Amino acid sequence: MDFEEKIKEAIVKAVGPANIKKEEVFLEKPKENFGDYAFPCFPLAKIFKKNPHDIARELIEKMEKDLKKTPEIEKVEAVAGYLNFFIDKEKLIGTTLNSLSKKIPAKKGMKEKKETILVESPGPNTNKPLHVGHLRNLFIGDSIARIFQFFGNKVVRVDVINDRGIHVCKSMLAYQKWGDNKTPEQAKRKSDHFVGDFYVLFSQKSKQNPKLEEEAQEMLKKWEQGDKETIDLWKKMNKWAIDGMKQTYALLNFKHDRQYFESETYKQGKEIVLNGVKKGIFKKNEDSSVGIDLGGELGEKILLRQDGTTVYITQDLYMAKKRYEDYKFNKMFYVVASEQNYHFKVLFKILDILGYKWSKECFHISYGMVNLPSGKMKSREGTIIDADDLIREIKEDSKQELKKRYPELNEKDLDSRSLAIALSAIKFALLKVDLKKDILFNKEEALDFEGFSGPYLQYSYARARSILSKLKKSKVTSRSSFKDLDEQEIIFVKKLADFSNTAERAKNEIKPDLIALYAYELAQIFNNFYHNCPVIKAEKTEQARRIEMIHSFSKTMKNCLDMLGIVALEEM
RNA sequence: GGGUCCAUAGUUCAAUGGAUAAAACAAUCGGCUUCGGACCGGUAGUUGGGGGUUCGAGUCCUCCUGGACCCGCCA
Repeated sequence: MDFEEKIKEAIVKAVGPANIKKEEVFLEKPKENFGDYAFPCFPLAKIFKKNPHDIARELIEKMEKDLKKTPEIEKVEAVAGYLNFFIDKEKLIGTTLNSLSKKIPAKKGMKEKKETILVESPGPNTNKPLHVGHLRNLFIGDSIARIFQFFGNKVVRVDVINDRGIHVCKSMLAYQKWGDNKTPEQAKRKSDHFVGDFYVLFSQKSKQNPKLEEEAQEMLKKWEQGDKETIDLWKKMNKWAIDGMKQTYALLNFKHDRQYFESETYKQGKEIVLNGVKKGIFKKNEDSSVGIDLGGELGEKILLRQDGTTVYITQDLYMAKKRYEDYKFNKMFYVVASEQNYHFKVLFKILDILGYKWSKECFHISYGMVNLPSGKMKSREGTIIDADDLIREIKEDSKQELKKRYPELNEKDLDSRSLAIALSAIKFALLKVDLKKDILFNKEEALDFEGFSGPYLQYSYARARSILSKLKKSKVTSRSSFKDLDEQEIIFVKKLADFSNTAERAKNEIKPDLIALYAYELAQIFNNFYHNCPVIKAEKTEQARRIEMIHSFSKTMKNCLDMLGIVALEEM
């Protein structure tokens, strides 16, 4: 029987069903010395017109009889307006651990109806390679996808490749002028970096020669008119850029279910707007452009230019509609940086005005910028932390650490393990922070595998697996005894029991950082546990329960790591 | 000018409106006759400012200060 339920029933009875319903009873899980469950009596002060402390004391008197019937509730105290319940630890920990062991990881998800969730991320441009900002986007998107998958939903990961536009022409123009017709192979440069180099070059050159901007504009016109030479150059360089990004995605073990290319869709959406004009939703201006006045803080928005061509938001209207037609999603998440908050407000508003009911199920997952200690990242000026470089550097560092510890390790294991550790360090560093906050990305800190870091989680998992594998040989036959629990064990099991709530919240509030924080705290408590509570040398029945705890821990930690997209290493 | 968001320890950052504001890094002192030292323990230090709502505010409202982003017929 659930202790929480029993306590709630007792409270309802004492307070009086007229004054409070069982669903309204809010139980806190306080810190250790305040008991196992706590009921704040403050809201009752208004009803009874008494001070909360007196109410608490009176409630205890009323409950006395019931409490005698439930010996597992050891005592109840009235402290500072709280009703603190102390449960018999043997029973509390025993039943909690037992239910944790039985629980199938995705059990909760099975109960829910399965939904189709679209996650858009990271949406790169093809004029430059991925940098650490893209990584934040990609990891957030991936983690959200994994969290929804954990709960049994069908997740579709979509990517939008922004492979046309003035930014792409800038790289192209610089290559045409100064590229000597070289290939990335000849230049011995990863192909997307090769393209990106010309984007930086363009920015440098155009500072001295502003006419280059005009030339880029002309190139864009030519591109749109289908000029063969320009299209051929675009095809060649676009492939370089995309091939290079594919390599990076592969390195990150990130896979899409669907990619949309802007070059294929940028003319679409016009029809939607023209239909809107017919219905009188949008208005045609005197200069023959089309727009809508959304009023209030959103203001006026243009949807078609004077020449009838589409703009960014028109294309997004089309993309949203197309995706709904393609997937009939229940929810769609756009993982896009906070600088586009306004854009998405407008987009969703217009979709709503157009009468698409699913517009209410579209969400902008807005995240903050990634800044460096030296200031802002600017691709044009080359002041960025490149994704490939970052991974390589941190991987190299973890390789050195591994070599120190395991000189025997073969090259293949060394390589895969160091990559897993490096990615864990970077992912955790980018996921642990509240989404909406800007991140100050300190490379030195990401290189530090100690403390509040991804490798710390991996390490604690590996320790747990190591203990379990050592015990495998000697068969455990004893049943668990929950007598004489160590304080660390109580804390440990209580934390394990928090997992389902945390995961639920992470999903409902779309906050992967909650998983990261929980996993870290859990790892901390586990580390504390194994320092204080021997397992292999423990007495039989004590050992049995500690093994149960470690099993439960490794399962829970594995779930957390999966949701974060971090590889759970059996050995580290 | 208008809008959105942020401000917590030297630094990086936690805290469903609840009790004593949690950690990590850096600093410093300690712990392997011990299931893996990428570990554990000790020391020290914090809610930008003024009002308000509330039994209770780091959290909600308001003003101020400081910072980020947006308000393109760029994407």
